[in-house]
Amino acid sequence: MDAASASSSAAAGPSSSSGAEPPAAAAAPPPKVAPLVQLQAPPQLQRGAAAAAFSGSGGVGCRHHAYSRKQKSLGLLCSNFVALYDREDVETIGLDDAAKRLGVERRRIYDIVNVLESVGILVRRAKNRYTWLGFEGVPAAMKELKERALRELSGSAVFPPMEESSTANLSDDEDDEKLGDADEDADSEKLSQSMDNTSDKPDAPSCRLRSDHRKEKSLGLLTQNFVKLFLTMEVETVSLDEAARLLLGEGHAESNMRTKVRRLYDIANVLSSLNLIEKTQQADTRKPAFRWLGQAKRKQEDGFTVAQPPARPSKRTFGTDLTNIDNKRGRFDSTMENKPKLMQGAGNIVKSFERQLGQGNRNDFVYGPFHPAVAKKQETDDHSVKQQERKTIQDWENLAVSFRPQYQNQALNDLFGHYVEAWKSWYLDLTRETS
DNA sequence: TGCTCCCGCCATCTC
DNA sequence: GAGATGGCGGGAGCA
Repeated sequence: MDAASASSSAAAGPSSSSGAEPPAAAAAPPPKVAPLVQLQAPPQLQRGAAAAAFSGSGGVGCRHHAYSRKQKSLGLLCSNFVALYDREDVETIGLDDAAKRLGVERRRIYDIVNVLESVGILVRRAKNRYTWLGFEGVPAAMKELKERALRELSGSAVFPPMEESSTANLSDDEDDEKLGDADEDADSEKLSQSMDNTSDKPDAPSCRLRSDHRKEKSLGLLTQNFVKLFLTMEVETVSLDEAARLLLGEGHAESNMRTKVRRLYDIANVLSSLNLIEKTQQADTRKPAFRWLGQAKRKQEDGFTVAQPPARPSKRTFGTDLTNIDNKRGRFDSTMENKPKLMQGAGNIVKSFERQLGQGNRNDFVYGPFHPAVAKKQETDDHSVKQQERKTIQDWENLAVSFRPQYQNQALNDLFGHYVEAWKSWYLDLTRETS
């Protein structure tokens, strides 16, 4: 649909005009926002579609020259999108304008705005029009996401597996009402539509089924669910495979899972470019995973984030700094280096549940292996301490059992169990080593 | 070779 | 009915 997209973008014209949009590219007075021409694009970007973005003119003919994926990554596009619109004088954003100025298809802009809207950076106002809220909107969105997620945790449902909920518990009445008036209450539209659909409304018209099904697979909703994993589980890292399993639930076809993982890659790249997450490796498997940072901000404070040639060609960056790991293969000792992190993730789960259950003030609370490792090691010479540690294990086992949430989502249940088991085995190893 | 993820088809929704 | 939206998966870039 390249041509279709391009033509629709071009045809949309005035209907999509907004405060942030520059005049038609042909006339090309200096753009009101984000003076792209002043930005230094690397030589490899100064042609084709990317060059169009920087020059402000069409330039579609040369798209396939010197093609490089890195220059077209969603993360890079997001960085550029943010650089373009994260300014005080920007209020509304037109999708056509964004597509034109960034030199990409509308389709890609949809991907970006859906994710950005999910984390509160912008909000849909009307067809083809979004309002820029900026990074100031992120904390509120995160707070709401977390609150809702905790409500769901303390209730019965934990991130209802999207596919299941779409066929079993469909109800999006309020959402549909909002869709009827996009200008009104659009702020909370996406946030509200996310996973509050666990209430059974058997009288919901069956004609909504497909629409709801579609909605519940949306990139925006998937983004929110992905973020909620970090906000509530407080695991240190989550691989996309795990996330897909958690969000889908058990018993889904491999192709289904692959599709979900693809989408999660898209989301992760965008969130990475916002510095909400960063790419890393899982402690035990060294599988690529993502770590929650939660510090939403532009990757670079000034100007465009551009796909710089990697300092080391071996590193794959896709335009955004996806990884902060500096451990070369074969040199990294994951056994001791990563364990505390993994364990801390598990510890956080328990702490998290404790807080969620309003029991965060236990004075006798013992933080097991997630306690800073240095502090733990100093104690291990003392026999009584060892005994205390053994008792601690039992305490933790009890704690884990008593706080273990009753997930409806079996995958989530399994993950929790996985962390508890990992913690126990790590702790046993540690006490064995030190005794 | 497997991971990553861009691309664009096309179903669905909205106006 | 036309245009807008966005799910989806093929398949190519990359390490």
